[in-house]
Amino acid sequence: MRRARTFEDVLAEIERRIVADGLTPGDRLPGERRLAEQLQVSRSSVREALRVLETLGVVSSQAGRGPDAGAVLTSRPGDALTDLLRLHLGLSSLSMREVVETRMMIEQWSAGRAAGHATAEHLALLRAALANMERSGSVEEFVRHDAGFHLAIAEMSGNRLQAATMRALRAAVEGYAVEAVTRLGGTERLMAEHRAIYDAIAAGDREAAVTATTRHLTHTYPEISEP
Amino acid sequence: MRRARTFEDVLAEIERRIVADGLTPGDRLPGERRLAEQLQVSRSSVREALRVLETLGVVSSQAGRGPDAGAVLTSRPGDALTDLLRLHLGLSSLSMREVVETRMMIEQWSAGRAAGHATAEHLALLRAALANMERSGSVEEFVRHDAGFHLAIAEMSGNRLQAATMRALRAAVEGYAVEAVTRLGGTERLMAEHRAIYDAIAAGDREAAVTATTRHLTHTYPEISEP
DNA sequence: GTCCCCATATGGTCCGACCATACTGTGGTC
DNA sequence: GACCACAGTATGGTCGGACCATATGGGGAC
Repeated sequence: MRRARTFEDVLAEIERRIVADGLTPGDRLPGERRLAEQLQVSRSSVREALRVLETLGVVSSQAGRGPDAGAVLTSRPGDALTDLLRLHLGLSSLSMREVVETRMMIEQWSAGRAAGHATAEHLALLRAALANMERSGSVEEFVRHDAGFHLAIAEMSGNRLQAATMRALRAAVEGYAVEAVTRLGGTERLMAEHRAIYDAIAAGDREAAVTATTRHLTHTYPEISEP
Repeated sequence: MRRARTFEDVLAEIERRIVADGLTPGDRLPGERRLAEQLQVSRSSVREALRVLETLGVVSSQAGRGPDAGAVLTSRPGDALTDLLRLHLGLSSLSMREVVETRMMIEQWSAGRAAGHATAEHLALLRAALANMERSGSVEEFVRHDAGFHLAIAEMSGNRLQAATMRALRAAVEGYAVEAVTRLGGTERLMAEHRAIYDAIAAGDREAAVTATTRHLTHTYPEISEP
């Protein structure tokens, strides 16, 4: 058993305060010098702890003075997930197959949920994304709006964890997606598949939404399709 | 647009080296002092960058001398995910509902995959977990072995990202699970549900595995069941 | 050959200084 | 009185150096 490092104590104390004081995004933490004094540790240790919290998307630091300065609590789990995936993919401790597979799982689930409780605003967002896709002048642009469509569905699911994960997964497979679309040639069939997903969600038909999503992704990433 | 901080440059450079040199878990990074000299920055900045990488489960630092000392590349995405969930739950920027819902999604998916390609060793692991659950003397012990059962299924899916996520989700709902089992009274029905999942996986019946998993989780967390 | 101890390389912590940034209050100007 | 320029100040960002803690490896004593 290793003795806890100083910055880990700081980390634990900050986490304790967050829970005990019921802090939420928008609230501010004391300044680095003040925290160091309160906890009787050096400013370096406080800074390392804050760096960890920043990495996890829990705080955001801003120099200067005023209401927005200092360490402010935030909620950016997506950034942390994005970094996590990118680094582990780079390290080859995760494969593209695992990432795409996970994306497919979330998409199917979200599509089903979205079909369950889509509002008029949600549907308008999806239609806008579809229109943008149609107007795209390049594969990169198409993929970007494609991502917007799928992300909107993930957000419609009402589950922020899934939406954040989806965002991170999309970012991780960005280049891979461009390549996949290029390989497919035209975008006509892709557009039709997206419209089928939209229609199913708009109709509130969960089963059809899941099926359409599965068909779309299996077509786009045939090499990932389950055995 | 904010200028990149020094430690972010260091981070980018280390990531670049990982990709360019094809480094994988087990490889070592130069020492902090040496990195600082190479990149012409202070040791503090190098340390902050390493702290970030450690948080993301990519490096592990060890003092002393010898082959295991220094910053070694690792692959612990699960630890990062666990911290991420715990902190965001504490911050109320994620709800228990979202976490449990996600867990259900992964469990269903894993069960289906596991039924597809279970080996004799995998099945033996599951049987051992079941036996441990039966022998448990307390709710806490039961939940621990219960976690082992579900985790084994996630690992059988052959997707490390899902397995790591599952581990983090379990850790996040640990206390919640104990409470849920206590509320249910006895563990007889739970045991029967687990056996049903095992039987379906052993028989290679994917549909039955998914159905049994859904029934089990819906029973255990009725408040989460989809509308 | 074995054992012990010290040199050494590594991370961990602290301190103090200074820079960069951005608000805040003050005082002058019109 | 309204406005503007500027100095003051609180905040994070970076640096350099010192010293401590830990763990290994090698050399000397036996």
